[in-house]
Amino acid sequence: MNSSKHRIKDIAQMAGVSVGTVDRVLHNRGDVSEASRKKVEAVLERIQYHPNLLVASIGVKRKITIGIILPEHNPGEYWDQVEKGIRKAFYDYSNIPVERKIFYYDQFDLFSCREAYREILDYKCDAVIIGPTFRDETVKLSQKLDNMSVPYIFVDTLIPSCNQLAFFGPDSRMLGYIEAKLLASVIGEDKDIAILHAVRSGNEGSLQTMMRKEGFFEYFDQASCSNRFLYANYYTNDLEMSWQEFDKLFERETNIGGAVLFNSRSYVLASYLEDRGVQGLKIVGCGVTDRNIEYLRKGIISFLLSERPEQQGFMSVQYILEHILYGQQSGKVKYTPVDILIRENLEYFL
Amino acid sequence: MNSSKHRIKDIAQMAGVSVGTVDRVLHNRGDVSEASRKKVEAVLERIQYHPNLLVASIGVKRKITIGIILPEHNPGEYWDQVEKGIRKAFYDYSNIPVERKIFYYDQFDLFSCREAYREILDYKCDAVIIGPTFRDETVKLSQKLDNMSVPYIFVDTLIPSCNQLAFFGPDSRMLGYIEAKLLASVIGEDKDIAILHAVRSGNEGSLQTMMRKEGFFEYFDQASCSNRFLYANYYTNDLEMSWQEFDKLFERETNIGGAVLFNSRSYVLASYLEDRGVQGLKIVGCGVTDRNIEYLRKGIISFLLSERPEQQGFMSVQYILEHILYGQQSGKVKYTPVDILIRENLEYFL
DNA sequence: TCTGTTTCCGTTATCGAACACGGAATTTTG
DNA sequence: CAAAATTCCGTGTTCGATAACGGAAACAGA
Repeated sequence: MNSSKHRIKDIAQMAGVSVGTVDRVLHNRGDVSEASRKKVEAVLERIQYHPNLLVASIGVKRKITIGIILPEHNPGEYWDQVEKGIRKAFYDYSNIPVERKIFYYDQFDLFSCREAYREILDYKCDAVIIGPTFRDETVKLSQKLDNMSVPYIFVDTLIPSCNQLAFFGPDSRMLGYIEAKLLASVIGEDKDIAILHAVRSGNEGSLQTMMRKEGFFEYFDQASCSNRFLYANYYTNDLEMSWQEFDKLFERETNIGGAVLFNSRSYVLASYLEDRGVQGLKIVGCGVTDRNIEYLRKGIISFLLSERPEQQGFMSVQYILEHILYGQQSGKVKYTPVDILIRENLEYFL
Repeated sequence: MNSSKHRIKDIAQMAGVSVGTVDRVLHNRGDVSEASRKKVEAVLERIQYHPNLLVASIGVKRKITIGIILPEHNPGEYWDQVEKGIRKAFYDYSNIPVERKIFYYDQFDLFSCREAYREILDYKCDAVIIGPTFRDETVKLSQKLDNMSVPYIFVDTLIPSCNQLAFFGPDSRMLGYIEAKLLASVIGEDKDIAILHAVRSGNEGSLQTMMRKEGFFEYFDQASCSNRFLYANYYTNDLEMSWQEFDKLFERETNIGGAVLFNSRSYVLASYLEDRGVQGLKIVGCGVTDRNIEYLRKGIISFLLSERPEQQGFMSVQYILEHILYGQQSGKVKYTPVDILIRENLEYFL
């Protein structure tokens, strides 16, 4: 059994035209008579032709420029993994002459975001990848990009009412739903559940966390569990104050069986529990960051959900390159799988 | 920032030699003076040169023959997914002139396996991929392949004391351990656990299932749970008899909170429970087969563990091709991740 | 009829790596 | 010392897809 596929040459021969004509038909590059196009399309229809993309890419001469906008981040954090996937994709495709430029903004500072969006418009790009945080600002950017006919992809967060080429990210609502289900399955119905809400000045909660919360409560609405919910705040930029809040919570309440967090900072609670020596409380969180991993390994976090940020970044670049080079089109929304990580299967994912 | 890497041409220029010489150094093809080799190696060391493998492969003229031995299987079954991954890899690499031949054997019939092993020795291969079942027979084959200097890879099951080039498969012991942990976390300590053992004439249990059982009991040895274990048999080729066994079990025992199975046939129990209308029993199984998926969707199976069989197949082929073409070497054992699937995250994996 | 324009399509150089070939430089042999 | 053998290395062709180039044919306007 030979695995060789059909070449353009073969198509040309079968259709009785030259490779140039086949290529023109394949890329709708015009300058083809109706008759020739029909013949070629007939052959293309008959045999399943797929171009050898990786070989094709060696012949690309024009330079492609990709602009990327991401929130600032530290090593090991969530967005760092997205960027890692992006870099890997550029590495894998480094036989293609692609130029990239990454713009960073402070995800808690609207003005910083606005500034980054302004810069990317000046920087002349063939396509843009956006890791968005601010909804309205991003809608404005998307309209400008639409006008300039620059395709753009959202990674991680889907902004509604935009005309994006594609979206790669998690189904956040389902992620929250799964957090709920897992938590419910490991604690008794008589136990209380602590729901920890992250507060940060200048940020009223991201779209992601809102959707996760919706999914979380959707589960409990359906499941008719009798657990009581307890709410508490913590502060992503003030550990001291967070612990004070936790102290208040645990003094007041003594029947807490589990806790859930909707952003990637489960370690804030985990480190508190470790320090205070609190036992028997199950944490379900998300985001496979260095600090969360540490507490999953120690058994303080029970379940950690991952949205495959690396894959999101990788697929964004891959999709946009294949779109520009070969005009490929497919669905607009691609959810990455929700991985359920526990201490025992963690290592295989790293 | 430009993502383009160095070409052989660049190396040649920097070293002050021709591309031919660089190529000879890269492939240890001899006919290079000590002085030239030093110069080229110095440059290769300085800049991190990695050839563009996928482009390079278009120039390969010699024909590569890969032999593959797998257990027979029906669509949607476990080995079918391994084969799907293998086929995908050959498809992705179809620009390389590779010939493949798949030999099937009956995994419950030693003589059938022996016959397949004989055939593959006659068929002249550059490399072999083996999905093994019978231990001793496979050791014998491996020795013959060693003598013929034919590299071989094990997929899915690792046979000890063989000299394989690599192994791609799950960490079965850990899979069993995780089954135990998940089951323990969702049922009360006062409930009993049914352990279902598959019986098939002519087969005293595969290596895989044995290791999974070991991992399962390892968890309970450590965890000091007080659950009682109940054992029952079922028959992979006789549904009628299996259900009779189940009937006996459930008449005798009334405190069963969960059940675990160590092969990919959880649907046998699930279909029984559905038919009899048994409620409140948690099943943990493994193997994302069509029939198991059906019962995971219905909520009758609670957790299904996956070993990414497709990825195993894919990586086996990828590894062996890169080995033959570019002489790459890396670790011998590659465990694929253990995915934890529940009804809610299942769809993203399909 | 001659020139200019448009439409259509075949030919060919190009990309990066592999490898066959043969030429040049050096050493060995008669 | 010339001829032959050996060592060393540059050149050219190949793979599949792309796209620039230019040729042929048809047609319009003077």
